[in-house]
This record gives sequence, C-alpha cells and structure tokens, in this order.
Amino acid sequence: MANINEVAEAAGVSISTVSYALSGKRPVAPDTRRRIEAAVVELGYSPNAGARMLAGSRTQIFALTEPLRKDTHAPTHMAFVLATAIAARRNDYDVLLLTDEQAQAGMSRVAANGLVDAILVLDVAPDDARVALARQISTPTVFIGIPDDRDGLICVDLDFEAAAARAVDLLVDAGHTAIGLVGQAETAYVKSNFPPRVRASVISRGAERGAAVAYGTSGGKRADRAAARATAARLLDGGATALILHCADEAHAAVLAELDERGLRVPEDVSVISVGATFDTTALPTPIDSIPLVPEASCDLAVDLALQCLSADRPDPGVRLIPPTYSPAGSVAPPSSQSSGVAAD
Amino acid sequence: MANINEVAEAAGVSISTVSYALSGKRPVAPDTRRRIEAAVVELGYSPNAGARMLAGSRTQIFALTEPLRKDTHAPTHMAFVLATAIAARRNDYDVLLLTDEQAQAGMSRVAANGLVDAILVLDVAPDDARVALARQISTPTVFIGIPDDRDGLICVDLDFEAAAARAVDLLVDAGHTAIGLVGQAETAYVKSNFPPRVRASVISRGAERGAAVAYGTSGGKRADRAAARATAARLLDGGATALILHCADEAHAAVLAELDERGLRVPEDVSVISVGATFDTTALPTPIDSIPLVPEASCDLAVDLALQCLSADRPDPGVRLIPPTYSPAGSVAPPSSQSSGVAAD
DNA sequence: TTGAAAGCGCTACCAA
DNA sequence: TTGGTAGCGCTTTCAA
Repeated sequence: MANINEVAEAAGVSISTVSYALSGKRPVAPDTRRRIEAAVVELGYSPNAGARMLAGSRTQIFALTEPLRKDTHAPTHMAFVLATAIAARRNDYDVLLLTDEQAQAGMSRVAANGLVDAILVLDVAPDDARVALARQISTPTVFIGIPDDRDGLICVDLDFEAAAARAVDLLVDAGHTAIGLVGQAETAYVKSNFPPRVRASVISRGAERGAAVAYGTSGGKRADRAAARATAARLLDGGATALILHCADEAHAAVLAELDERGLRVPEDVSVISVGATFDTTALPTPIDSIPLVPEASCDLAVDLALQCLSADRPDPGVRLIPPTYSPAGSVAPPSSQSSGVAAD
Repeated sequence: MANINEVAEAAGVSISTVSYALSGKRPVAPDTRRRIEAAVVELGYSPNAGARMLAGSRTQIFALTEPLRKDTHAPTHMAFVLATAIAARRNDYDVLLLTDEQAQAGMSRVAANGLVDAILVLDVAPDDARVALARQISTPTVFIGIPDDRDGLICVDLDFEAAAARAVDLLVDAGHTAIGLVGQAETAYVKSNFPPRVRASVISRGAERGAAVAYGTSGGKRADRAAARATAARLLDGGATALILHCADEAHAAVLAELDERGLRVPEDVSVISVGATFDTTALPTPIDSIPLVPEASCDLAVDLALQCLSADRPDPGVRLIPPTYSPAGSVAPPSSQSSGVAAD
C-alpha cells in the first residue's frame, strides 16, 4: 500500500498538494492535478483510514446498533440494515455493526474511542436502554423509531398515525362503516413502539369518521398463521366489510386464504388495505393496496440527520415523521349491498 | 475524550508506561498500575481508535461482505451475521458491514485503505466474484462457504456431504430402503454451493447403501408451500418410507402438513430427518431429528482463522469442513410393514 | 498556486 | 521497572 509520500514524489509535488488535490479543499493547477491523479492510479494509492481518522476530524464510519431480539422480523430488519448501509455509502460512510448485548456496550465503546462519527439506532423499543446512553455520550445519535422518552433526541419514523388514519379514510370514503384491524402479535404492542400507534390511530379515526372498528391480533411466525386466520374470521363474522392489515407477510397471506375459503372476493365482497408493510403487497395471491413502511425513506433521512449533526448547524432535537405514501392495487371498493360476513356460496 | 497524556499526568507516569500498563506488553509495578487504572477510570479514558490503527499494526476491525441477493433467506443470513459479530467481539474485533454491490467495491476499498485487518465473506456463490478479488488484495480473507474455484483460499463450511451421508446412514440403519429428499428451490442449486453437495451426497450414499433415492424441489417462499407439499406427496406416492428434508423452515412445515393430512404418523409411518437447518426443528408441529447447519460453528472458526492470518504462523489455504452433529428428536424409526405410500385411512 | 512543518494520539524501540 | 522519543500517514495552518 503506497502512501502519500510516494505519490508526492512520483508526481513531483509536495504531500500537501497531493492531499489538497484529492480532497479538493484547495485549488490545484490542472496540470499538477493530472500528474497527481496519474501517480495515484499508477501506485494504486488510497489514503490510510487510520491516519485520516487521526489527522482529520472524521472517521467516515457510522455505528448501527441493533439489539436483534428473538422476535425481530428478519426480512424487515435486513431491509433497514441494507437501506442504512446504502445511504451511508452514498455519503462516503461505512457502517459498523453493533449487535446484541454489544449494542449497549458497543455504543459506549465507539463513542469513547472515537471510532465513529455518529450512531444510528435501529429497532427502537418503547423503553429502550439506548436512550439513556445516547444522552450520556457526545457522539451524535439518531433513532430510527420512537422511544417513549424522546426528550432531546433526534428520531425518524414513518408517520404511522397518519398512515393508519389514511387507511381508515380511504375505506370510509369508499362507503365502509365496519372496519376490522388485523394487528400484530400481542407482544409487539409492548416490545415495539409503532403497533400501538397504528391501533390507536385506526380506532380514533374510525370513531371520528363514524365507522365501527374491531381489532384482533395476528403473529408473524409460521405457527401463527392460524391466529391471523382466526382473527380475520372473527372480524368478518362481526360484520366487517373492510380489513386493515398491519401484520407480517405470512399473516397477510393467511388472511387472504381465509377470505378465499369463504368465497369472498377482493374488493367486491371485502376491501383490504395494508398499513406499514415492508414487503411487496402486490406480490400476494391477491394484490393489496398499501400504505407501506419504506426503509429507504427512514434510513436516508436518518443518515442525512447524522451528517447534519457533524456540520456547522446541528439539527434541532425532535421527531421527524415521514409522510405516508399510498399505493393502490385495486383492493378497495365500495361495500357490497349484502353483509360480507354472510357470503353467498 | 481524555487522551493518554492526561492519564499519564494524572497518574504521575510517562505515557509509555500508561500504554504498557493497558496493553500488558511490559510488566508494570502493581502500585503504578493501580494509579494508572484509577486515572483511566476517573477520566473515562479510552484509547483513540484512529491513533491505534495508525501507530499499531491492527485496526481491530473485520469486514463482513454480504451480497444480499433477493433470494437470500433472511433469518439464516441474520444468524450468520450475528454469530460473526459475537465471535469477533469475543476477540476484541468490531465488524464493518459491506453490503450489496458495495460488497465488491467495498472489499477493494477497505483492503486499500487499511481499514480492516481481515475480510470475512458470507453467502458464497459457486462462481463468486469475490474469489478473484480476494486473490488480488493482501488483506487476509476467509470464506464462509465454498466457491467452485477455491485455489489458495481459506474456506470454512459445514461438511454437508458428511451430513447428508449421515442422514442416509441413519435411515438405512433403521431399515429404510426407499428414501425421498425434499431439496431446495431449483435456483438454489445454481446460486448456492451447498445444495448440490447435499443432493449428490444423498444420492451416492443411497446407492452405496442399496437404498432407492428419489428427489424433489421445494422453495422457501410463502408461495412455495404448495411446491413442498406436492414434492412430499410425489415422493410418498413413489414409495418412500423416509424423508430427508433440506429446505426452509416453511417447507418443513408444509411437508409435515402433507403427512398429517394423509394420516401418516412420524416416525411410525414415515421417518423424517432434517439436514442443514439453521432453525430449531424440535419447535415444528412434529419434532424432527436434525443434522443442523450451526452458524456459530462456522463463524467461530472463520474468526479464528482470520486471527491466525494476522499472527506469525499464517494458516495454510484450504477448506476446513466442520463435522456435522446429530440431534435426535424421535422422528426416525424402522419402516412399518406396509408401504407408507398407501396409508390406512 | 505551492511547500514546509506542526501536530493528531498512540505504539514500541532504545536507554536508563 | 520506567521514561524519552521516533515514527505511523495524514490534514491543515502558515509562509512563500
């Protein structure tokens, strides 16, 4: 690995000129620049990371903490990690993984030894221990998700309330007055922050719009397909003519299977809309309208905020809510005249 | 962030003594050490990462490259990432994530700028582009998985051949002479390295032991449950009295569902054994014997090898195969006298 | 437009 | 058992 001295020598300039030519922080004569670039290519030069960290004020590394709980939904989690890594690289940043118990010890460590310029927090729990830590350390920290106690923190998340309200509006606007919500597994309402937000918002918006709202849990695991089907069945039997799904991929499929078995068509007999999904709901057996959770949106913004923290004008603490988007897929229509709960077979 | 000078001053010693006291590379008087440790705690000192990288010869960082293809099985992948991160931390190493297209550009980059001490390669494809890269760079690289062209590389993997052969042996030893293999999705036999190894080994060992072997594909996706069931049905109809499952969690469940629907009991009517699973096969509706793929085993060894590469005696290139382990769960028994394909109902 | 040189904070060698 | 100090390779000020 060649160093800056060799490049300078090969180009016949001083090392400071090489440094400036590469960083662009000082004008360099076109001819000089060309010679330097040629030398760089020839020698395969790449500035030493450690030296840059030490001399400069930037490490070009973000830490990503993820506590990988046993109930973490792997595909969704992976999508967030990937989106973060891509957003980081787009800004010349690498991502250091802080997993598991290490998530906490790791945060302190990298904050103390200056390995990273900022920390991104994934999979935020309502009572997340990393909140207290973030307040102790001086390394800028951005939460992707919203903890209960968010004082002084910078948080990014989909506006789940707005997404849920939008789903209710779409259904009520179509004429539905009885809506069923297939939610998450019961534990998710304790371990995570957004499920309660969705549930509360569906219920309150339903009340505002004069629609009856019923709710039931599901589950993401294989064994819980049955739970999702049972919930769907109960909601339909209760008279729901429209379903809002806020659950895992598998649960979506399970609900659709229940509809299919009852001979109910979407959207003729039942309207269905998905809220907060990270997967492609048009790839389901029946394509479903979606107000999705887009990892890229959250992660891009989080990375932007992290970068801003390193700039002159540090952003104000507070929650940044991402406006939901709506992707129709033809699964919402006015209710049929007859009750969907009693399907013709 | 305090630096070594402040610690030295607070403890009334020179900075070299502080350095040695912390690294343990030179004996330090007990009393001196105590004063230094006190100062470290009081000042909350942690050696600057950049400075260590520059001065020392180690960065204490491993890169982990993962090309996250669309068909990557997220839970399995996460298990490997987690196992790697834990093994690395146990040896005072952090893990830098190199995802996606960045996996290749990233490898070159971190090799060139000296950000990492070694590179761990995950999700290895038969014709993996990272093989050629690994040969070009001087950063030690360990493959977790086996590419077709492995000349001069250090690779770690479960001994899938032995695992598959063991499964056949267990079934033949129990008296089975007609074995069905429920394999992966067809694409997996091209994109990944180990599925063909398992299939070939089951077939050849079956031949050696005089058992008839039939084979069919499955699939990990929701939509492929049907495929797995159909394959199981075909194998059973073909007279198989025992099944070897080398497929996803969902496909295992689908096969068991098919057996259940046919009124076939495990192991009385059909013996079932799982090969290469990364999930808990005893948590399935029916507990299944397993010869699992243990991420910890592969990743621990990979990290060990990476560390060895940094030591005086660099390990020889070559493939390290991890001996399979067998976890009985009561799903294998002698075949019933009647053909299982024609179940009493 | 360019160069010289002072650090950045640490490790590890050489002396004592 | 300890201290002094020369780098590690870069960034960035200060001069020219």
